[in-house]
Amino acid sequence: MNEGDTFRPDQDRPGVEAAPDTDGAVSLHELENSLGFLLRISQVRAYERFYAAFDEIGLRPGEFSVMWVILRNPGVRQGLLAETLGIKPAQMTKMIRRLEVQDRIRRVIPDDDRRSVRLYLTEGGEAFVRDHRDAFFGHDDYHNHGLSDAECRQLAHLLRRYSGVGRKADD
Amino acid sequence: MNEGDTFRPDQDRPGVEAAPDTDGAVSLHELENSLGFLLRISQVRAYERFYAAFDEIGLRPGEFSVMWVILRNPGVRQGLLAETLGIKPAQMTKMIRRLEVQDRIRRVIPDDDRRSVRLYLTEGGEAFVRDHRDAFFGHDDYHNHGLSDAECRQLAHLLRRYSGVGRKADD
DNA sequence: TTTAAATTGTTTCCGAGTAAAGAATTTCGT
DNA sequence: ACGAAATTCTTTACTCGGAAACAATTTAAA
Repeated sequence: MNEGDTFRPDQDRPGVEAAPDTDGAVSLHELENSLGFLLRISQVRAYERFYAAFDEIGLRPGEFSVMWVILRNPGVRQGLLAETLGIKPAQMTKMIRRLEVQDRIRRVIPDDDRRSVRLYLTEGGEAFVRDHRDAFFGHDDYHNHGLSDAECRQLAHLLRRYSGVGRKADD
Repeated sequence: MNEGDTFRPDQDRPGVEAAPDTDGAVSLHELENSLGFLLRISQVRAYERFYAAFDEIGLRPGEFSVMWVILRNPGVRQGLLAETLGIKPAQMTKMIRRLEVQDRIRRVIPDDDRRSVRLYLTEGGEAFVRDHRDAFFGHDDYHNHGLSDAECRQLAHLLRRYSGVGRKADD
């Protein structure tokens, strides 16, 4: 019953081994100072909070950001948008298609460079952004972290520096 | 040539539309203060840095963390490990299998509860953690963010609070 | 001009992560 | 003690995101 099952390189026989660590609480030690680890855990939380707030209206994580940037930069080229938001071209193609089907954005092939795609919000898209802007940015908030306003600003500042977003040396 | 291609709801005809935003730089506006957005971008950077440093030895993002926690909590139950690290059970099963095939961890089915799996590092696993510990935690670093030590600690502190990791009210 | 190279976006295919169902074992209720 | 419910892990089937190959167009070179 041990060898021939699906694929299981020996082991997992019942064992009297080094006494198991008392259960109940697992200690992370240095991991609690690892930025990579903390960033991952934090992003998982952020996603949970996002879905809790926006799943009901069928909004996906990247979509609002994309619409927001298009609103603020009408006619932006698709590739440049992708690069700015750290979204890969293949993925951006899918997102744009979905948003276009929902009639929230418009794709325009300009005559002066027919390889590229320029993006605009439709009226519906603009209305959508207007309607959910406060919810997304947290004036109204789905942000159930217990951080104060000052801490939020501080955290945002450090993340901008960590990631190099915005560039101009930040604050 | 417009309608019957693959699937393309009208649009994308060449257009003279609202003059496109001057290219060159895209402005993010409020997005630069969005923690959700900044966390995502930061984690993308963290992954890039991780792969740049550890891809050559075939180490995947979650694996070192898992080995580290097992080293510090020998005999930890697989499910508890998963919960602690925010990894879903199904995914944990795959990771554990891979690490077992690499002979870095040992799965032990305890006699007192034969549903569960307790995890230990092999000698090779312990050696591996010893060998890469400094590289991973950044005494030696692949961490090319420009943050000072104090800023790193501050960022870690805020991320712990944001994510609720560690629990005991942090500092 | 005419061909080669670069740019831009799309398609195809594959891996990582997950929800849901399943299998094995233990615990609880009666 | 017996069967139902809960626990723990695994399997299956699916979706999301990405690398690589591709197609269309523009720019550079010959």
